[in-house]
Amino acid sequence: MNDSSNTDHALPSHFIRHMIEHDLASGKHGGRVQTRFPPEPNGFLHIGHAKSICLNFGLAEQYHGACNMRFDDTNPEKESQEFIDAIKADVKWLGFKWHGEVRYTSAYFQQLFDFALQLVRAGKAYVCSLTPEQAREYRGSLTEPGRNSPDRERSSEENLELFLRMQKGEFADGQYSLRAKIDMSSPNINMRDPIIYRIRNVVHHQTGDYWKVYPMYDYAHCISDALEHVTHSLCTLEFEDHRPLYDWLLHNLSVDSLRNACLELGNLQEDARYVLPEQTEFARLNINYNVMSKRKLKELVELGLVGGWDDPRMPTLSGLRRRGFTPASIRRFCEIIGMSRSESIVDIGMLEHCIREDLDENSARAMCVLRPLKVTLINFTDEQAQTLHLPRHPKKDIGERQINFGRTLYIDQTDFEQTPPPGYKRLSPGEEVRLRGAYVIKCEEVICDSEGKVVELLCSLDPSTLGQNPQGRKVKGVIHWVPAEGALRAEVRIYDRLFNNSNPDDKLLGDFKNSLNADSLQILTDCLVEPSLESAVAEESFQFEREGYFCVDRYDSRPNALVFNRTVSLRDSWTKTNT
RNA sequence: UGGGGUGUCGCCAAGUUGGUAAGGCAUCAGAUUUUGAUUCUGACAUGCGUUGGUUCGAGUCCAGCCACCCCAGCCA
Repeated sequence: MNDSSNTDHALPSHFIRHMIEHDLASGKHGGRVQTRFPPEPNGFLHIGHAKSICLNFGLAEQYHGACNMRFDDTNPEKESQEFIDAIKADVKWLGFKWHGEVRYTSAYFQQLFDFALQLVRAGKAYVCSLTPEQAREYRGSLTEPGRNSPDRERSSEENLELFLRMQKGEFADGQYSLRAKIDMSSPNINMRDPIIYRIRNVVHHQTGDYWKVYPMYDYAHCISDALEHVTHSLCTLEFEDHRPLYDWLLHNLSVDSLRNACLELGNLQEDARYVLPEQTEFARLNINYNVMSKRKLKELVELGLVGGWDDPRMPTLSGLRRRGFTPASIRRFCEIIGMSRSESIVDIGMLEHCIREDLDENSARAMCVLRPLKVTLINFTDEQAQTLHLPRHPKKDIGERQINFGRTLYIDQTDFEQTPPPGYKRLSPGEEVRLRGAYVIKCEEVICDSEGKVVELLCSLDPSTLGQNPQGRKVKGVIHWVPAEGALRAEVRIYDRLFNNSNPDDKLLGDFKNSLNADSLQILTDCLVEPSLESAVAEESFQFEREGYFCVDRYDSRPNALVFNRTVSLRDSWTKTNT
């Protein structure tokens, strides 16, 4: 794991930090900062979640508070242990440590149920027999108010009995629901007697078959926050309209009972002040040329359009990890994109900048020839072969690597041009170029096969140019190479953006899969890397000079059959101006 | 056409109580360079969705428009 960025960057301010500083100054939450990261375990985490993770954990770190890791597992049908394990691994990999044990909303099911009983007894919740279709019809529309359920005035005794029977498993899924009694004519649809419990006769991955009723998100989330004594409940913009319900539920439950439950769970000191949590929303992350919805990512996986959740082209954390992105680069990215309430689409170039910044500073250099072209040095014999010592990094002292230099070697096919374009600084007939870390050579003869394809170059070497510039002339270019003797065969996977369109979510484009880039993966199997890479370990990152940053694939690479993933290319002002 | 939001440089994004538009990414130009990389230097919004108003002075206050996003799951 590459996590060594010691570059200091001041933390930019944003509205949430302002709010917290204000709260701290006013003593609103008793000077505490308690956040939480509450994913539903129904898929893998993606870079959008990283924004939330960095926010919640980062805030806790910065203000000496704590951040809980909580699985919001109220919908057993879509969730699984596999996702729980993957999510935990991703958060740890990002470098964050949650406060205490991992929490589960399902661990609060009993308390949640008891609070529901409290609402029922208080006449603030009722059991409704409307079918899902009827409920939708009764709810009204965006412009029309809803109508009261015929069960709205049922006595609390009867509601109590029915709700208890719901949990006993006496009814079928959908036969009854528990609803908060608020206002069917509210302009905010979330307040039109929202359903807070539904019947599901299924097995839950954490609680087994004990529960027959499951709480809805709106009901469970605010109470879970209160039970964990969360101060700042941060979520994305689409939950803005849910905030009145979040507050309604907490304010219609007895604070003492919330406090006591919090106390019993060990989340509150005996004599401490108890303050209810407050929700604040921020804009979710969008990145161009990417889709960021779990539903769509899941679809790509299930349709086999990518290799899995951790396919290196995916914006998932496990995909980015496999691609070679470092935790530090992702955290840095989440910092520089800022935090606001306006929906925006961040340029993928920002993410690329972050990983280049990290890897430029922290990765060792090596040479890799992607498309080998044989070069024979006509005035150099194998008896003259020598070992060269090259620094592993141009600026930081992290040791050196050895490369043998002999009569035959390989350069990249793209570094030779029979008829070079103006400004070309690489090898061409009759011209000189420097072999990186070695000598200046001159192309004397080009050997082609019967089809005219260049198969070998015969070059002469200037023996006076090792470690010094030739006299009386300037050699414009430097190219990388690999010795024939000792070079390692490697497979290199080159990734391009998964989508051709900058906004695959654009509804005018139809299905997002229409924008899929058919050439997003290119596999090169005949690459040659320098001998020093023999000791490369899984996930280790390198800069292959003049090519880009690559990492050892954590699953497919073997010592004798190396596999590298290209994380990102180097910035390139040459091909950019020549296309 | 109900409710809730958002509109500052190509992309993000700062702009405390109104005082004369931070920063990053990208881009362009130049210097250094045995990576056409890195690094360094310089350029890059008389303008803050729009129209009016208040004011000596408005991105910041007021009013009206316009555009876009979210909400009618017993999903989260």
